[in-house]
Amino acid sequence: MKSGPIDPLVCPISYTVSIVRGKWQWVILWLLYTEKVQRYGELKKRLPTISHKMLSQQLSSLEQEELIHREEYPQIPPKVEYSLTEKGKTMIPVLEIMAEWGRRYSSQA
Amino acid sequence: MKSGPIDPLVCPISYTVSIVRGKWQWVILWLLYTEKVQRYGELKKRLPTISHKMLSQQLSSLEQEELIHREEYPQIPPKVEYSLTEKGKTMIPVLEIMAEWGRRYSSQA
DNA sequence: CTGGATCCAGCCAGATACTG
DNA sequence: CAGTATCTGGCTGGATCCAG
Repeated sequence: MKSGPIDPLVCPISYTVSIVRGKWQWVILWLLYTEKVQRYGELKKRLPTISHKMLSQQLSSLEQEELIHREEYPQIPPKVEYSLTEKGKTMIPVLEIMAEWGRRYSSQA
Repeated sequence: MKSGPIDPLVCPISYTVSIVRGKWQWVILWLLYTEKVQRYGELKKRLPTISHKMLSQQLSSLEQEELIHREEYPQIPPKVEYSLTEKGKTMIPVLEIMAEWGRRYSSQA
């Protein structure tokens, strides 16, 4: 899952899935899209089955891809807010259509 | 990556990514969409970096989800053709928009 | 040609403990 | 609260061999 895209000309999708890796990153993007801004703990609460470490890693990865923005407030106790970047917002049409598919076909499973 | 979706109401995307798992399955769906019908060997040739085992597994998984159809011709040497099912074709809008994102942003990377 | 079965190294995710 | 560090068991994917 970590090697680069195949051949963007043959398969432009391979680039997309090399930027957003795995199910968690899609889910996190969706939450930041629908909730606008979320603190670390809020995300964790909405994802009961994700481990602490996983969430950190995926957030960090998304931040490196510049899809999400991390705003840290230097205070005690710490407070960190995550939100979509402008680049991240370009993913919204993708998120929407994936969600639409999910809504439509999860019911007739 | 294998546990079920979170909560479809909170996150309908989680269902979608629980059906299509990992980068390879997206790539394979894309190839079957653009090429209509592909033999096992053709897919393998188009995916130089996928291993034999991986390709088999992913195809099998997609078949179980009823997203692709496996047509076996009982002859020597064997011939097997893969194509999208009707359910698989419902994924086309998703594939298209993911591909569009890839085309647009892979160039300015 | 299209797979399945097996072996095995390497990665990965979970648990736990620690920090600012 | 929001992470990071470490350890470890288990899973995964690659390579190889076998079969119809």
